[in-house]
Amino acid sequence: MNVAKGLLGYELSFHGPNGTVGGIITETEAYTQDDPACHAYNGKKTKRNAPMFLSAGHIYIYFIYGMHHCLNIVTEPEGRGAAVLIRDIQPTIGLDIIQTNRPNITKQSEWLNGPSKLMMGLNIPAELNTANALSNDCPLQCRPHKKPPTIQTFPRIGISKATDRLWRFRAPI
DNA sequence: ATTATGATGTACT
DNA sequence: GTACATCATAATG
Repeated sequence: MNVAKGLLGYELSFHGPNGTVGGIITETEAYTQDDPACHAYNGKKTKRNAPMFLSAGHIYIYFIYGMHHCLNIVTEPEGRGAAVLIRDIQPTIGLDIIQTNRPNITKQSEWLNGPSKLMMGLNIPAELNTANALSNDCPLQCRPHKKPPTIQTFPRIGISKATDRLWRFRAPI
Protein backbone atom coordinates (compact mmCIF):
# COMPACT_ATOMS: atom_id res chain seq x y z
CA MET A 1 0.00 0.00 0.00
CA ASN A 2 3.01 2.23 0.29
CA VAL A 3 3.47 1.49 -3.40
CA ALA A 4 -0.20 2.23 -4.06
CA LYS A 5 0.27 5.69 -2.58
CA GLY A 6 3.59 6.13 -4.35
CA LEU A 7 2.04 5.49 -7.75
CA LEU A 8 -0.37 8.40 -7.37
CA GLY A 9 0.79 11.22 -9.58
CA TYR A 10 2.81 8.90 -11.81
CA GLU A 11 2.28 9.15 -15.53
CA LEU A 12 1.29 5.87 -17.13
CA SER A 13 1.88 5.61 -20.86
CA PHE A 14 1.11 2.93 -23.39
CA HIS A 15 2.82 2.77 -26.78
CA GLY A 16 0.31 1.05 -29.01
CA PRO A 17 0.01 0.51 -32.77
CA ASN A 18 -1.97 3.73 -33.17
CA GLY A 19 0.38 5.90 -31.14
CA THR A 20 1.08 6.71 -27.53
CA VAL A 21 -1.63 7.28 -24.97
CA GLY A 22 -1.48 7.89 -21.24
CA GLY A 23 -2.31 9.96 -18.22
CA ILE A 24 -1.77 10.68 -14.56
CA ILE A 25 -2.70 7.99 -12.05
CA THR A 26 -5.16 9.44 -9.53
CA GLU A 27 -6.65 6.42 -7.81
CA THR A 28 -5.25 3.03 -6.73
CA GLU A 29 -6.10 0.12 -4.46
CA ALA A 30 -3.68 -2.18 -2.62
CA TYR A 31 -4.00 -5.96 -2.33
CA THR A 32 -1.62 -8.15 -0.35
CA GLN A 33 -1.43 -11.86 0.21
CA ASP A 34 -2.66 -11.72 3.82
CA ASP A 35 -5.76 -9.91 2.57
CA PRO A 36 -8.98 -11.96 2.16
CA ALA A 37 -10.01 -9.78 -0.79
CA CYS A 38 -6.78 -10.47 -2.67
CA HIS A 39 -6.72 -12.95 -5.56
CA ALA A 40 -3.54 -14.37 -4.01
CA TYR A 41 -4.93 -14.69 -0.48
CA ASN A 42 -2.86 -17.04 1.66
CA GLY A 43 -0.31 -17.36 -1.10
CA LYS A 44 -2.51 -19.67 -3.14
CA LYS A 45 -1.23 -19.66 -6.69
CA THR A 46 -3.60 -20.37 -9.58
CA LYS A 47 -3.39 -20.00 -13.32
CA ARG A 48 -5.06 -16.60 -13.12
CA ASN A 49 -3.10 -15.00 -10.30
CA ALA A 50 0.34 -16.41 -11.16
CA PRO A 51 1.63 -13.00 -12.38
CA MET A 52 1.04 -11.60 -8.90
CA PHE A 53 3.86 -13.80 -7.65
CA LEU A 54 6.40 -12.34 -10.05
CA SER A 55 8.74 -9.62 -8.88
CA ALA A 56 7.61 -6.03 -8.37
CA GLY A 57 6.99 -4.08 -11.56
CA HIS A 58 5.36 -6.90 -13.50
CA ILE A 59 1.88 -6.46 -14.95
CA TYR A 60 -1.16 -8.44 -13.83
CA ILE A 61 -4.24 -8.17 -16.01
CA TYR A 62 -7.32 -10.24 -15.22
CA PHE A 63 -10.70 -10.75 -16.83
CA ILE A 64 -13.79 -10.05 -14.74
CA TYR A 65 -17.61 -10.04 -15.04
CA GLY A 66 -17.44 -11.82 -18.38
CA MET A 67 -16.56 -8.62 -20.21
CA HIS A 68 -14.00 -6.43 -18.48
CA HIS A 69 -10.27 -6.36 -17.82
CA CYS A 70 -8.42 -4.68 -14.97
CA LEU A 71 -4.79 -3.55 -14.76
CA ASN A 72 -2.52 -4.15 -11.77
CA ILE A 73 1.13 -3.54 -10.98
CA VAL A 74 2.85 -6.23 -8.91
CA THR A 75 4.43 -4.78 -5.78
CA GLU A 76 6.36 -7.40 -3.87
CA PRO A 77 9.40 -9.63 -4.47
CA GLU A 78 9.06 -12.85 -6.43
CA GLY A 79 7.18 -15.49 -4.47
CA ARG A 80 4.76 -13.19 -2.68
CA GLY A 81 1.40 -12.41 -4.26
CA ALA A 82 0.53 -8.73 -4.06
CA ALA A 83 -0.43 -5.99 -6.48
CA VAL A 84 -1.91 -2.53 -6.88
CA LEU A 85 -5.09 -2.07 -8.91
CA ILE A 86 -5.04 1.06 -11.07
CA ARG A 87 -8.53 2.53 -10.71
CA ASP A 88 -8.47 6.01 -12.18
CA ILE A 89 -6.32 7.96 -14.65
CA GLN A 90 -6.57 11.53 -15.91
CA PRO A 91 -5.80 11.52 -19.64
CA THR A 92 -2.82 13.64 -20.77
CA ILE A 93 -1.21 11.90 -23.76
CA GLY A 94 -2.82 11.03 -27.10
CA LEU A 95 -6.22 12.52 -26.30
CA ASP A 96 -7.46 12.11 -29.87
CA ILE A 97 -6.66 8.40 -29.81
CA ILE A 98 -8.32 7.92 -26.43
CA GLN A 99 -11.46 9.62 -27.72
CA THR A 100 -11.49 7.17 -30.62
CA ASN A 101 -11.25 4.30 -28.16
CA ARG A 102 -14.20 5.66 -26.14
CA PRO A 103 -16.58 6.63 -28.93
CA ASN A 104 -19.73 7.07 -26.85
CA ILE A 105 -18.18 9.03 -24.00
CA THR A 106 -18.13 12.79 -24.43
CA LYS A 107 -16.59 13.93 -21.18
CA GLN A 108 -12.81 13.61 -21.14
CA SER A 109 -12.94 13.15 -17.37
CA GLU A 110 -14.92 9.93 -17.85
CA TRP A 111 -12.69 8.30 -20.44
CA LEU A 112 -10.41 6.55 -17.95
CA ASN A 113 -12.07 6.93 -14.55
CA GLY A 114 -12.48 3.24 -13.75
CA PRO A 115 -10.35 0.09 -13.74
CA SER A 116 -11.90 -1.30 -16.93
CA LYS A 117 -12.50 2.07 -18.53
CA LEU A 118 -8.79 2.74 -18.62
CA MET A 119 -8.17 -0.60 -20.30
CA MET A 120 -10.65 0.34 -23.04
CA GLY A 121 -9.59 3.97 -23.29
CA LEU A 122 -5.89 3.25 -23.57
CA ASN A 123 -6.67 0.12 -25.59
CA ILE A 124 -4.29 -1.99 -23.54
CA PRO A 125 -4.23 -5.60 -24.78
CA ALA A 126 -4.73 -8.42 -22.28
CA GLU A 127 -1.56 -9.97 -23.70
CA LEU A 128 0.45 -7.54 -21.60
CA ASN A 129 -0.33 -9.79 -18.65
CA THR A 130 2.97 -10.96 -17.09
CA ALA A 131 5.00 -8.31 -18.95
CA ASN A 132 7.54 -6.32 -16.98
CA ALA A 133 6.80 -2.60 -16.87
CA LEU A 134 10.30 -1.90 -15.59
CA SER A 135 11.86 -3.15 -18.78
CA ASN A 136 12.55 -0.48 -21.40
CA ASP A 137 11.04 -2.45 -24.27
CA CYS A 138 7.70 -2.80 -22.47
CA PRO A 139 4.97 -0.83 -24.29
CA LEU A 140 3.52 0.12 -20.93
CA GLN A 141 5.66 2.57 -18.97
CA CYS A 142 5.19 4.24 -15.63
CA ARG A 143 7.22 7.31 -14.74
CA PRO A 144 7.16 9.86 -11.92
CA HIS A 145 5.42 13.05 -12.99
CA LYS A 146 3.90 15.15 -10.22
CA LYS A 147 3.90 14.27 -6.58
CA PRO A 148 0.40 14.91 -5.23
CA PRO A 149 0.29 17.47 -2.39
CA THR A 150 -2.16 15.32 -0.44
CA ILE A 151 -3.41 11.75 -0.53
CA GLN A 152 -6.93 10.77 0.49
CA THR A 153 -7.68 7.35 1.93
CA PHE A 154 -10.91 5.36 1.53
CA PRO A 155 -12.32 1.86 1.94
CA ARG A 156 -11.91 -0.26 -1.15
CA ILE A 157 -14.95 -0.77 -3.35
CA GLY A 158 -16.38 -3.53 -5.51
CA ILE A 159 -15.32 -6.27 -3.11
CA SER A 160 -17.18 -8.29 -0.50
CA LYS A 161 -14.34 -9.12 1.90
CA ALA A 162 -12.05 -7.02 4.07
CA THR A 163 -13.93 -3.85 3.28
CA ASP A 164 -12.62 -2.45 6.56
CA ARG A 165 -9.14 -2.02 5.15
CA LEU A 166 -8.59 1.57 4.07
CA TRP A 167 -6.49 0.66 1.07
CA ARG A 168 -7.98 2.85 -1.63
CA PHE A 169 -6.00 5.98 -2.32
CA ARG A 170 -6.87 9.08 -4.31
CA ALA A 171 -4.94 12.12 -5.36
CA PRO A 172 -7.07 15.27 -5.64
CA ILE A 173 -7.29 16.47 -9.22
C1' DA B 1 -19.13 -31.88 -15.07
C1' DT B 2 -21.46 -28.37 -12.77
C1' DT B 3 -22.06 -24.11 -10.38
C1' DA B 4 -21.40 -19.54 -8.03
C1' DT B 5 -19.43 -15.44 -8.29
C1' DG B 6 -16.82 -11.49 -9.35
C1' DA B 7 -10.98 -5.72 -7.66
C1' DT B 8 -17.30 -3.40 -13.48
C1' DG B 9 -19.63 -0.34 -16.99
C1' DT B 10 -23.59 1.44 -19.07
C1' DA B 11 -28.30 2.49 -19.75
C1' DC B 12 -32.30 3.47 -17.88
C1' DT B 13 -36.00 5.18 -14.25
C1' DG C 1 -30.52 4.79 -7.38
C1' DT C 2 -31.56 0.25 -9.81
C1' DA C 3 -31.09 -3.33 -13.42
C1' DC C 4 -28.59 -6.08 -16.30
C1' DA C 5 -25.17 -7.70 -19.51
C1' DT C 6 -21.99 -11.85 -19.79
C1' DC C 7 -18.34 -15.66 -19.05
C1' DA C 8 -13.65 -17.22 -17.29
C1' DT C 9 -12.07 -18.92 -13.22
C1' DA C 10 -11.94 -21.52 -9.09
C1' DA C 11 -14.17 -24.44 -6.02
C1' DT C 12 -16.75 -28.39 -5.48
C1' DG C 13 -18.95 -33.06 -6.84
